[in-house]
Amino acid sequence: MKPRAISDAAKAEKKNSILLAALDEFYERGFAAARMDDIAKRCHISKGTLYLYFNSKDALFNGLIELIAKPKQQQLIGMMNQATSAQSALVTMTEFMPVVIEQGQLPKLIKILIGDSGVFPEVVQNYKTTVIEPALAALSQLFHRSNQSGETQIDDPELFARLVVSPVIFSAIWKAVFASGDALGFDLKKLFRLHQKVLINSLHIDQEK
Amino acid sequence: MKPRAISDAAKAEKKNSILLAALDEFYERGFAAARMDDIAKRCHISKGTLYLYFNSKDALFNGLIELIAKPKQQQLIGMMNQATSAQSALVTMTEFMPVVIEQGQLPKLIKILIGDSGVFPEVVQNYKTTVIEPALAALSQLFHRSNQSGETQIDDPELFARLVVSPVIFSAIWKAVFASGDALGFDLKKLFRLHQKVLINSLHIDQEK
Amino acid sequence: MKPRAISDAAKAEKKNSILLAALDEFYERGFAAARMDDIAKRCHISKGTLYLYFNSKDALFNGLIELIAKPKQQQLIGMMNQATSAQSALVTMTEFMPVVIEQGQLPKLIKILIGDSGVFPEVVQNYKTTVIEPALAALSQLFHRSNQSGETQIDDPELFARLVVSPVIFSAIWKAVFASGDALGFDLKKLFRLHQKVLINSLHIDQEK
Amino acid sequence: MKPRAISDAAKAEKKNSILLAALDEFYERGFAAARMDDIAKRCHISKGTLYLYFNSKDALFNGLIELIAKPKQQQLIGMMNQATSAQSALVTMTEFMPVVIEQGQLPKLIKILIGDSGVFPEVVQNYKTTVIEPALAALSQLFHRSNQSGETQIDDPELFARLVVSPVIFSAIWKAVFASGDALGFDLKKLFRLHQKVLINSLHIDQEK
DNA sequence: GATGAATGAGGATTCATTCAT
DNA sequence: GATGAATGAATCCTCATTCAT
Repeated sequence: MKPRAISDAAKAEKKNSILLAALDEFYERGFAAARMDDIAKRCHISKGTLYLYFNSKDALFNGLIELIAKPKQQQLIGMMNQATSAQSALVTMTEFMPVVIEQGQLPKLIKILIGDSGVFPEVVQNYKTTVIEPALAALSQLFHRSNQSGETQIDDPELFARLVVSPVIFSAIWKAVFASGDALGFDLKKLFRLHQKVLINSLHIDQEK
Repeated sequence: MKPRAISDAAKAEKKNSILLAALDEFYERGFAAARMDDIAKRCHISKGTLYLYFNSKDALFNGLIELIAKPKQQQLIGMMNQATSAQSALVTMTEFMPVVIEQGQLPKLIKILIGDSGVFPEVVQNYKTTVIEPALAALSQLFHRSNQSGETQIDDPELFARLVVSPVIFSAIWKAVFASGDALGFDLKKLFRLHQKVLINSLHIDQEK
Repeated sequence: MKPRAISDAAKAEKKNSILLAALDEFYERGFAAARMDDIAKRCHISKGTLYLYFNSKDALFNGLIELIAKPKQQQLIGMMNQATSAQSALVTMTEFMPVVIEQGQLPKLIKILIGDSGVFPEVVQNYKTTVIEPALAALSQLFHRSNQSGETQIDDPELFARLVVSPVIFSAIWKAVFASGDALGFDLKKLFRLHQKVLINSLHIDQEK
Repeated sequence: MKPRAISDAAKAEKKNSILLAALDEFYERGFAAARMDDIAKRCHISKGTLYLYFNSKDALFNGLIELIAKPKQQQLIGMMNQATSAQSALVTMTEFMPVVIEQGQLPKLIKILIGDSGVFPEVVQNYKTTVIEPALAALSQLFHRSNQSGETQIDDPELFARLVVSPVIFSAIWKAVFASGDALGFDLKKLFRLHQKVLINSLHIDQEK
């Protein structure tokens, strides 16, 4: 019974390394143009072995979404729900995001999702309903709460949440698509600090429309 | 001796209809997965005829960039350069953008560019330097000018320009990737009106950092 | 009735120029790889016009054989039949051949025939029976006659004829295949003068076997 | 970790059988008209497998040259260099050649080379400089040596070498192009015996020009 | 008669997937 | 479990041939 546990752990580990290889190949060439052979080579296994762990190219794609997207979303939602005020939440978020974008695999995943959304409409819809919309909802609710507590006067929290999120998408895509090597061409932290300032400055003034 | 069996105008028209078909196929399936056959069928010509007008799939891709991206950028830059004040420019832009996104082909093109950036690094870099960076530069210069005229106090116009642009990218991708059919799921005009309010509200306060 | 005659002459002229263009294209690329388009361009007509004169690519090939091979063969056979002695015939021939090879289209035709013999077995067989074998037969009969007249003692005129002809084939192929530009790399006239000397020297000694 | 599922020997064997299949297809239809599919079928493998061993049709062509031409040339040059006299060399050669032509694949290769010389000028030039010219040079040098030893009086060994070789080319092409089935239509051995006699008879008389 | 735009069958090549070792 | 050889469906692209102008 013990050996099984070890074997399972090793198996999970291998699955993981395959998925990371797939992430990079899908990111670099797109799903359709990526070759199973290259994915196998990238994690130093044979094509045959690859199929021992994932039954098809599609399975790889789905495994990838599962592996990377879900945890990030949990993190973000947790962050929103634990926030005591809209302002502190925005501060936390605008400091957290540059790190996620700069270091993480999220830009790669976003790029893949966008590029292959036509091929996997169900996956993308599923991603939308289980990852993106809950995250946006958590943000909106935060602003609803802060409106009720009197901290803010945001007349459309749903839209405001989208404004909050926009530079994340912009930066992720910029990094994934336009950055030459690692050089973004602008200072990500400063961008989000500016974003933070603009947002906080707008928390109280929405009524004056 | 060589009567032009088909007029140049008709030829250009046909090229155009082919490019629009390609736009849709590339958009729906991605460049790699799109089939030349399907592109041909979509504009009711044969595969052979398609190759009379474009020598390869790549040529189709490049033609697309030329057709769609360039004009939009000219329009945007013109808009920025004719602006008499930062505020009026922002108003114009935030009213113009929802229309571009809702009706135009820009979201499709952006989606294609992102999805296939790995396959066409040169095209994407070229797009970056000839379309995106000039547009961002025009925006930045607008804010530089309004800073000098005393209208605004924006301490980093380059980054501010990126904040201004972020919801355009966000909305374009949302439309191209997540929208079910035509339903965006939120009110694009309202979003940009909110964006406009937040931005204008921030034109004077950047110094208080 | 007159206009018809002129028209027919013009037609024949045009057919001829087409065939010469075809000769060069077939020679340069082989029958299968040659393009009708290129043949048309080479004689400054359109592809459509080409088909007014020849119904198919095959028809072009057949027309070519007809045009070039037959006359040469007539010339050669005439030469053999008019010869008064084996020796004078050999002299005439070995002086005639270098010119044919150096200036004429025969090497090109031979090269085409060889290269595409697999695709047109009937044409090649037809060429063999109507052009080559009669020519070889004329040669053989010449030697039979000279044997009977006592001029020569060739015990196998059929094989001797083939020896006589060998350097023609060798040179034709060398020119068509290996010559860089026009430079054969050796002196064709000298080769055939040597050939002549060797042959004449052998006319009397075949009995000593 | 990477057991060689197939031995190197087996791999080489397979490559060989593919090349022989390619030889026949190229021979029968010409390079351009030969179909990869047919080559594969001829050696009972799939098209995909064919590409495991040769990356392209061109690679197949080049492999063929390597496989067949080189060894023959080595054999011929060795023969010339080991000869103790011009006469014995000619005897050896004229007895060896009918066998090579009758049984070997050289006629097929020669036919292919001629037919596709326009498509592969580099290959043909390479073949000329590495196979044909060395062989001709070896022959010439043999006659130079025999001239010096007093055995022969050949005033132009380079041209004489070409005369020696001519019936080889003639016979090879006759077999590849004109022979119906296996029947050449004449006696190859006798032809070369006659050739031998004519040549040997000419070794001493060249001076009398 | 002449043109060249249009067609689509045909062929080289790639690559996801299978399976014997 | 691991391997990589083998397969063949799928897709880009070419080019002989047709036909409306």
